[in-house]
Amino acid sequence: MTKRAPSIRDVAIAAGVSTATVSRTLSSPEVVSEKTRETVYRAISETGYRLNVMARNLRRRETGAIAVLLPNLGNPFFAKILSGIAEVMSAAGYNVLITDTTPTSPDDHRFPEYFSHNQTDGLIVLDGMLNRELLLNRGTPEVRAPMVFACEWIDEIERPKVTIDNRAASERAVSHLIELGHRRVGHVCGPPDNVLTVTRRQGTREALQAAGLPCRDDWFYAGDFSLQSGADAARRWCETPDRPTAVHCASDEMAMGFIGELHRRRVRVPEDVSVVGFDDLEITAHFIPPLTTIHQPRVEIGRAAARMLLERMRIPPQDRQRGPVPRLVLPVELVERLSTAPPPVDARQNAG
Amino acid sequence: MTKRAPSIRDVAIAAGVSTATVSRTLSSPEVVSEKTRETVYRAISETGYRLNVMARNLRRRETGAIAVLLPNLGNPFFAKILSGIAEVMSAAGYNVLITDTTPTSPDDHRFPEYFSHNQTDGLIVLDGMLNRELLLNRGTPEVRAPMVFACEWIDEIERPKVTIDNRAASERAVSHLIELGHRRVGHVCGPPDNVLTVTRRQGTREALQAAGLPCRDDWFYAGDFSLQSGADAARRWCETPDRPTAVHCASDEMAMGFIGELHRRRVRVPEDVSVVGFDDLEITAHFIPPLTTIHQPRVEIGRAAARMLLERMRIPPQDRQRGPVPRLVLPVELVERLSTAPPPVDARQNAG
DNA sequence: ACGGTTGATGTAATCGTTTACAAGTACCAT
DNA sequence: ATGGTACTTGTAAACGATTACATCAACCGT
Repeated sequence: MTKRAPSIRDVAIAAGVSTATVSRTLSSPEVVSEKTRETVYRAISETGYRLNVMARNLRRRETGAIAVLLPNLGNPFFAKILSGIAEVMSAAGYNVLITDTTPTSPDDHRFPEYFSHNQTDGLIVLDGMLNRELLLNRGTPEVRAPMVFACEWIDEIERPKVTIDNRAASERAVSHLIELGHRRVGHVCGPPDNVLTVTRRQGTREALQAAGLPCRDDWFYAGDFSLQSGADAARRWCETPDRPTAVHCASDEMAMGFIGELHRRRVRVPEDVSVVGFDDLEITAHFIPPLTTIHQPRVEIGRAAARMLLERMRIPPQDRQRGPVPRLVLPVELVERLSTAPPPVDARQNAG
Repeated sequence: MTKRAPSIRDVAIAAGVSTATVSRTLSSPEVVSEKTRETVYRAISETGYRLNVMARNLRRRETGAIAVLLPNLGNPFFAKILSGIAEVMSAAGYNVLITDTTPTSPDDHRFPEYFSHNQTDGLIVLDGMLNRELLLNRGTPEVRAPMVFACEWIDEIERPKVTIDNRAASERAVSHLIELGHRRVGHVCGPPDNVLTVTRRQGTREALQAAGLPCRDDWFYAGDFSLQSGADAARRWCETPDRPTAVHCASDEMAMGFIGELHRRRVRVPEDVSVVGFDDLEITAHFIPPLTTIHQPRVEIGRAAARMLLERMRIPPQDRQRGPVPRLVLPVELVERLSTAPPPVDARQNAG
């Protein structure tokens, strides 16, 4: 008894033409005569016809969707990137499938299945900690959907990517602290093995070394980008004898967790210690104190990654190996707000 | 020259059976003999076969995907809800399409097309401000994909929904302030016309009236759930003569924006004014001061909405009109942290 | 020995499009 | 009249699965 949705055949009958003509009216109107076109359009609105995307995609051997793999949907950092991706992708007629790669259960190995070659036309990977095999063993090269990295990446996998210069960014953050007069500068790191952790730590080191300042292991606090790990780092900072007067956190969330915990322990920012974050989340401007941080052009990162993927999807699979692998490095800038200030006077006296 | 991905036919040939048998081995293994099953499994791994979802869905007249419509991906409030939805939905074999309903450009009317009946098997709507017509004119009832509301909803549209008791929640928040001794209590509202705005404002009013306290229009500040609007409200609060000693904000983001701006103006929370938020975002526990707020079970809201939708999708379209429309109201609780305290002494003296 | 039941498999239609190819028409130059 | 273009349109074969129905073998009780 369930009536079916009208199909292209119903339109064809209503218009008195063949299904081929209807199809052509829709996908390449310029080849059908004006008169027929009108008739078909009328028939379409009469019947209330809507294209069945599944059928089209089956025939065209496409899926009409791309997938985005990200480590943590809960992190507001990704929201704007997703907007950028969605903006470009839906303009190009693609759906965007978002997949949080943190397994909900320990035995959650469904997602290699998920993004096997015939589920999506392309992949944007925002997670550099994914299993390499998983990413590579997605069917034979001929049928594998193209992939681009954004923000994070995996060194061993040569793929198009759009990133920022993390090393230079952290260098800039630390230089800022040094310019303010800080001589003892610490760093709260991201999760171990993460590329961002490595490059940002390196930038921090290089800035310190370039200024001839100490680069002490006990001033590099472990973390994992989360609020909680920032708070934990604050606890360890408090216990550090001879502790740094300024800290550069590898993410805004850690910076906020750090400052939050310090506040609970009656340590003031920036009076007692300066903090520079990384990312420039919306909330940081409203935080107490407003956070000095590295601004990332997140929407633009998303847009660029999407455009790059679109580009790659256009290249036939067998040619994709050839030619240079596109790279894009977007500029970042330091946003000075109120979480940084010259070091406290007593600390300045202590310094060499 | 591009080699094709192996199809069910290749497997059938390799196993020396018909495609029907292969299909059955995959979708209802119990009906094929053990011997054949083995052979087919072997053939599958030999050929590296992967099911083509598009083909299956076309044949089954499903899309294998559901869509989530939300007002703002950037709002961290939605992230956990999405996790909950994704958890249940992908366990059930569905993809989750996330759509931010804020138009990227003024003429962005692409999405009525987007969620027309044949694009998704179901809809979860987290945005109560959507155009009613848009939501209802999605093809004939027989082919329309089922829809459930979560968090927000539209009163005129009778659909399954999972919510919290917003009225009671705000009542609880305000009672807490009254118990602390506050006599002048304000409210920062959400966007006009939003159901959450209305119900939370109502809860606030009722708590005040029940306690015999004044309910003054100039203590109800306009807002739109955003950080910025919270900051704006703070500005107006400062200008209010005879202002409230406590404020209940209809969202955590507004509460944080409110407090941030107050801090900039040297007004202390909770010493000078108490603030209660709504939502219990992760960050609020790390905010300065940690925020007293209403906790929403966000993951569970997502899960429940997903389960409810799955349920509805099982019912044949023509029967969906019949029977009661399921409703689920999840419990919330007040989380007391440090942004609330008894009113300042001078204010207490002023009070009746 | 025979009809009936059960279980396993194959045959072929179907889902709703797209598109290579064929075919038809109109027009023009020869 | 003939053949050649240039346009339009139609015919029918894909795309890769699922599934109703038919078939067939094996087994059982009488």
